[in-house]
Amino acid sequence: MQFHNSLTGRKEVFSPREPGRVQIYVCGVTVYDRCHIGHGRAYVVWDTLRRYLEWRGFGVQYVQNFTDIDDKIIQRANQEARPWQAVVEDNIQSYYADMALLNIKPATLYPRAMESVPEIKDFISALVDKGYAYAAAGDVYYAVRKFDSYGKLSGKKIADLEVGASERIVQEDLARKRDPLDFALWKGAKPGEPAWDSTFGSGRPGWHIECSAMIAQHMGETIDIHAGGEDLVFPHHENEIAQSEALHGHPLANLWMHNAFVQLNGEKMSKSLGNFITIHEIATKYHPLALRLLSLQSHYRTAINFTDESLAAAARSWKDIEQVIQFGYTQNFGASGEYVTAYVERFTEAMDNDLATPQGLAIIFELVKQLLPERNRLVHGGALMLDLATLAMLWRTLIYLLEPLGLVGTPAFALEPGQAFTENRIAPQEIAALISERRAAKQNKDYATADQIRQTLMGQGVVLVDSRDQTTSWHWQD
RNA sequence: GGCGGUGUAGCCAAGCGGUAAGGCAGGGGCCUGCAAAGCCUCCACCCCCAGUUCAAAUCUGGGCGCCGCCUCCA
Repeated sequence: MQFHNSLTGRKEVFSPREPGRVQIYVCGVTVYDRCHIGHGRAYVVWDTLRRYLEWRGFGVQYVQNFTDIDDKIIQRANQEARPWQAVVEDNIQSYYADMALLNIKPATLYPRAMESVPEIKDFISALVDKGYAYAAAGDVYYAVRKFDSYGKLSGKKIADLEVGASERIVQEDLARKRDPLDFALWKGAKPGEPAWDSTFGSGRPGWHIECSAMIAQHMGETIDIHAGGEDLVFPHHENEIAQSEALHGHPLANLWMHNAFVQLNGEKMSKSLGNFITIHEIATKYHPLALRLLSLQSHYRTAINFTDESLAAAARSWKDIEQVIQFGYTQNFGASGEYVTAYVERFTEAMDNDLATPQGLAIIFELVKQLLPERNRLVHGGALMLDLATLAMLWRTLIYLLEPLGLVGTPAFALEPGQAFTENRIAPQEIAALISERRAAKQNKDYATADQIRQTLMGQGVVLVDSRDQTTSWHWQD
C-alpha cells in the first residue's frame, strides 16, 4: 500500500507505527458558516481513506477538530447579535447533518479547540521555556528562525518568505514581532472579544497551536497520518510541524496527505471568495451520494472543476449504481457469500496505489454494467441472461467494493432527496384505470389516444411498459 | 518573483516504453403500432517543438496554457 507523502513529494510504502493500527488527524472546519461542496470533497476523501484502511483490516483512530473561536466567528456572532457559542453550536450541528448526507462516518473524536485551552496554554508555555517562543505586549509569538527545518513541508525557504512577509505585514504586529515571519501562538485580548486568562495575560489561542496541542493531548507526539486541504500546507501545517517538533523533538506525523480543491468555473471555491455552493443546497436537487461519487471520480490530489454538467452526469451514474443495489436487495442476494476475487484484487491494487478511486470506480462500473441490464430485463418482463447464483456473486462483490468508497449503507439522510416529487404522486388505482383505458384504445387501433395516455402518465413520472402478451406494467421514472 | 501541481474525445477519467481502460453525453441499426428495455455498432492527429529508442501519451530538453500556495480558508 502506497500513499503520496507531501513531505517528500513522492509515493511511499505505508507502514503504521504499530502494526494493524492507524492514527489519522484531519484538520476540520472553522465553524462560522455551513459547509460547501469543497469541504464535502475533502471529507469524502479522508473518510474514504479511513474506510479503505478499515476495509483492509486496520483499526483506525480518526480525529478531526473544530476551530470554534476565530475572528470570523466573532464577526458572525456580532452580525447576528448572539453569543459566539450559539454560532459555533449551530454550525457544528449543520456540519454533522451535512456529513451524514455524504455518508461520512463520524470521527472517533471531534475535539474543539476551546475545550483544550489549558493544554494549549501549557504547550505555549513549554515552547517559551524552550526558547522557541516569546511574549510581546500581551501576545506570544513563535520564533520561526529558531526552528531549523522550517519550510520542509511546503518547500519554502526563509529567504523567499521574507519578501512576501515584509510586503504584507501589519504595522502594529510588526512592532511586537521580533521577526516578520513569526506567527501568533496567543493573541492578547481586544475589547469586547471573548478572552481566557493565562500567564501571558488575557487572550485567546492562535489558530496553528490548536492542532498541535490537541494532537498531543488526544493522540500522542507522533501520529501516522496528518491530512487536510492543500491550502493548509503553508502556513498552517508548516507551523504545526514547527510547534510540535520543536517541543517533542520528533516527527509530528510520518505521512502528510493533502487533497486538491474543488473549483467553480475554473476558480477556487472558498468562503473568502464567496463563490461557494453548500452541500445542503446540492442535496435538495440531487441525491447527495451523487456528490460523493463525483468527488471520488477524480483522484484526491487533482482539482475538480465543478459544473452543472459534471454533477448531472454523476447523478445519472449514481442512479445506475443505486438501482443495482436495490435490485440485489429485492432479489435477496444476501450480503455474505463468495466474491469474484478478480474484481476484488484489481480494486485493491488500484486503491493501494495512493487511493486511486477513479480506477476503483471503473471496476465498480464494470460490475454495474453486467448487473444493470439484468435488473432492467427483470423490471421490463424479459428473461435473465445469467443465472441467479452468478448474479448474486457479482452483486455481493459490488456491495463489498462499494463499502470502502462509502457508496453503500444507510446514510442518515436529513432531507429526503426528491421529496418534492414524491409527495403529490398519482395514485396507483388511477394509473390502473388509465392503463385499462389505454388497452381498450389500443384494441380499437386508436393509437392517438393510447399515446396520449402514455404521455399523460409520463408527465406524472410513470413509465408504461407493454409486453408481448398484451399486458402493461408500469414503474416510477426514478 | 519564489514554490508546487496540472494539460488525454462535448464532460469526468485510466494509462507508469509496446502501439489509447471505464463512465456520462451523443450518432446509426435491429426489435416495437409508438415507446421502454435489450442487443449490435460508431465516436481521440494524447497542448506544441526538438531529441533518445526498433518502439513514446508514457523518457529527456525547451516552450505555451491553466490552477493552487506564498495572507484567514478543506
